[in-house]
Amino acid sequence: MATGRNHRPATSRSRGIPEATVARLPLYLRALTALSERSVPTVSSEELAAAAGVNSAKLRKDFSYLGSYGTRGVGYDVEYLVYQISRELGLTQDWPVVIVGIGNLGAALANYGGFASRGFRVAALIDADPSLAGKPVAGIDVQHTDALEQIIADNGVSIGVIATPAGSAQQVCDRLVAAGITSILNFAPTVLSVPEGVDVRKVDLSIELQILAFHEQRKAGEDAPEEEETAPPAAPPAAAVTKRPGPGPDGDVPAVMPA
Amino acid sequence: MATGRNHRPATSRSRGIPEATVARLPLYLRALTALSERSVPTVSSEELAAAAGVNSAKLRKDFSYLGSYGTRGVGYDVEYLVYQISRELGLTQDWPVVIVGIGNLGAALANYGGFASRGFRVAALIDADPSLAGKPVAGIDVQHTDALEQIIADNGVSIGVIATPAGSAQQVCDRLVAAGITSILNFAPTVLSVPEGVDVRKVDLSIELQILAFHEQRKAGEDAPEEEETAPPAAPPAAAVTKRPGPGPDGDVPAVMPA
DNA sequence: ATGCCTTTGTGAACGCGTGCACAAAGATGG
DNA sequence: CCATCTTTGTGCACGCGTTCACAAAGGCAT
Repeated sequence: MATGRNHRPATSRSRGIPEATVARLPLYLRALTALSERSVPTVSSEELAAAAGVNSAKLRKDFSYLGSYGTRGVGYDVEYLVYQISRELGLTQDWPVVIVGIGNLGAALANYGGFASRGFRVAALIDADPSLAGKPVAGIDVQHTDALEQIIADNGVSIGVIATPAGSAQQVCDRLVAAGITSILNFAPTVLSVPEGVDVRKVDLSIELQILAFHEQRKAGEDAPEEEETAPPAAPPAAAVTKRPGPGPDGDVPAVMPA
Repeated sequence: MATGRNHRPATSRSRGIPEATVARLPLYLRALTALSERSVPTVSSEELAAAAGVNSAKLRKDFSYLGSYGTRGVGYDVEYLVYQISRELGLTQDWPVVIVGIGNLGAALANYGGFASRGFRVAALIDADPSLAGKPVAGIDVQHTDALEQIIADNGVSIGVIATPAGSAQQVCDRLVAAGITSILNFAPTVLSVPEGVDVRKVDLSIELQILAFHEQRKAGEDAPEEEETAPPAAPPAAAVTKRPGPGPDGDVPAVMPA
């Protein structure tokens, strides 16, 4: 960055791109793609930042990790930048993906149009329910879990998506890892334990909603003066209390589908 | 992942609980709920941290923001902690939620069992497609977008979920906000612009996969020596180049459903 | 050429989040 | 009642990420 020009990531590529930056690259890529389709030749960091919903200084710094792809006084070449980011993210190659758990969510994912456009290809849909086997979802026949290992090996799949109930997530995860999967996108509301070298990213609707509720409550609490919740139930930190099943909660094992 | 918005120093309650901590509370709550069902009376920070997949010191510090709810030498009372966290997150009250866009994803969300258990109640399912109106999804009749404002007003809804295609997301968002919604969970792959005071959290499958691909590529790049991508297409930062539609990408407006 | 104007690239300061390490608090056993 | 052992609560330091602010770079007009 400082002196070194010729920023060609020839050797040990993409070494040291901050995680936070990596997480934003897809955002930039999306905005750039939109510009590209509108045949916009160049954009300034200011414009692009606005489109991506971030600070312009942050965007420039992010790009600086990739190299000097801008032109001072002008901005960035849209097409060129689209390619550079795509390459950096590894989207210039084909990524076969398997989706395990074809419930409501799994089906939604299978139908998701944003896959192919980004280099991701649904190699297989897998479910433990035998009655689903053979039935087409999004144009692809669902296969039984038994074939999981074979499918992964045959297609050289390295990315797996888990959309099963929480109860079977870890089990599925273990099989995926044993079969050679090294990246997992987990939609089940569970903490997955994986061996070193395997990446796991988690998407949890319930958590997102709870975070929103927190802020929502705070907003309400600002306007309204003071208001005590329901009944301050349980006991404060007392000694050992046997415990009772209590107002039977849910257990976080949604009968249908995690999200 | 999602993005927190609109920060507010808010002098009032919730003595400045760090955003990072708030994001982890649901995680702790889930682990605690599981323990509660197994009738475990107390847990140490070490055990709970392991169950939630975080560092024990971090967990203790998180809890310290809520107050001193633990007992030295013993640990935390599970039931009591469940209540405290629930209250802090605002889950002791009822949160009516509307889901807009009942495609594959919207239906999956409607069927999600983790809603009710956390104080969230699906007040209505809304879609712009007239042919869907009246049809039941997850036991709730889908209603037409026309009734959106009325529904929100009647039910006092403050949280909205957008599961529409990217193209109509902003429009839906505007109507939700105008109708009084102050928290939005957005599944559409678009940056929503909202007035101050409205929180937006985003869930984007495409982005998560791209981040996985990045790391996956890096892993592969470490083992394998050197390998050049396809053709270094476009031109480097040249002068003004008219531009051509190029290899028609996708445009990020998934025909079916965002995820 | 020369000077002006725009926009990048980045040094530096700042703030938040993380994790260590330990003293204080409390339980437990003698 | 005292000693010992366990586990919390937190002061502190460190590193990452964000943001500001500006010099350098390049285009463009004259």
